[in-house]
Amino acid sequence: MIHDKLKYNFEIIPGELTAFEKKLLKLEQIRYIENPKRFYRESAYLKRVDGKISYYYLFSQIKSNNFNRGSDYLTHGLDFYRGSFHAQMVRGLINYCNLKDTSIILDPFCGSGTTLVEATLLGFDSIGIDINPIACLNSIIKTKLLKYNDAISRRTLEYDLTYFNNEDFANQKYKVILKKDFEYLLGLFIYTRILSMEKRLNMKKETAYKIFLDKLNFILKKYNFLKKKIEFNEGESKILFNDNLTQIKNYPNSSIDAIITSPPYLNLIDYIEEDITKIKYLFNKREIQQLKTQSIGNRILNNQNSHIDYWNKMIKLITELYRVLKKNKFLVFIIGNYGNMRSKYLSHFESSGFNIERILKRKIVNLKKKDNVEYVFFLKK
DNA sequence: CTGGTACTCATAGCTTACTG
DNA sequence: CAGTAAGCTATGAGTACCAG
Repeated sequence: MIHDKLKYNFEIIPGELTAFEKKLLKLEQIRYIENPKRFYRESAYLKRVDGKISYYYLFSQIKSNNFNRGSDYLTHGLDFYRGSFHAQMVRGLINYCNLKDTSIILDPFCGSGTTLVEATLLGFDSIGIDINPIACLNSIIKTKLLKYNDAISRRTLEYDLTYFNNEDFANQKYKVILKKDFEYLLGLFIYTRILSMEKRLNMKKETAYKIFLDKLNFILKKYNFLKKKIEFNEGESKILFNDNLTQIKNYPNSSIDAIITSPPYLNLIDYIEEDITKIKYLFNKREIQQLKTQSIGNRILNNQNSHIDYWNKMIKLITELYRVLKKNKFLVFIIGNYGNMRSKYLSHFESSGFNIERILKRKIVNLKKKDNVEYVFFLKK
């Protein structure tokens, strides 16, 4: 399992690696044959390299909840979002792409921003696009918080609970809101999160506010302390609230170094309903309906045209992804084992010009959904 | 109008038999 | 033996309907 050309010792993170992780670790190591000094900074699966503790291991220790979910470290665990990536896997996938320091990573369905957070932690600049406003808000907060040096208190928050807990707020337009400054968005993120906690956990707003602020500050304090001790540069991320096809058209040919993404699966999840408490706070009924119909693959019952619409848009998107990607670079595309979706995607990748370099099968460890698998396509331009 | 119930419909499903 | 196709269970959310 250890790559022959790697002459140094390393220790794998505690717990057994899955077959998929073992395979990805081996592939990841290809990146470090020429540059072994950086292995401890970037690997997703190692605890130590030549005695040095890895950055991933240090990051993974900074978590504020009791769940023992490996993905919830740093800002990853700050939101609930259905269908989000396993953070550690994304780290491994980015390493597989073998990027230079100045590279730009794109995720056209960025969702809650797992790819963007890992890109930031690995020092790469990233672009995330999503048509779901809550997903965009999550992504903005989770990436920008990594650069926030202060503790968050009621005094430092320019916009407090009372500002957002106000009926006048509902009259504002969301597109305008997303362009406001970070302080404002952080206040909005915290407030809408509290609305969910109030509903889901039956908490009082004041209690939820205190708990969540404590959680945020716990993470920030530990992370900022760690940053003073270790040497690394965070990347910059840009999050665009828009239809990805419209947005990608603005990017020139061969301008992106890696694309790592997973599309919504046709008609399986209603992403708007998943966040309905937050959505209802920000939008009226007509706007909510509009969000649902605009989102590609979003579950809408009894929609006969959804198949045609989905594939039409997806074919155009794959063509655009090919255009903006640099030659010999990777599109890493992750889909579940759902109907004939896999074979359809494969044929569209091939007809768009991509070379299918590798397909990895990953079992999703979940008690409810045993034997559920997803496929990771490595597609080379 | 409200709350309860039966019915409908689809499933980031489940199992098995078959095929190359 | 791995991948696939077809027929399968069981869960859960939406909806129509009815009684009060």
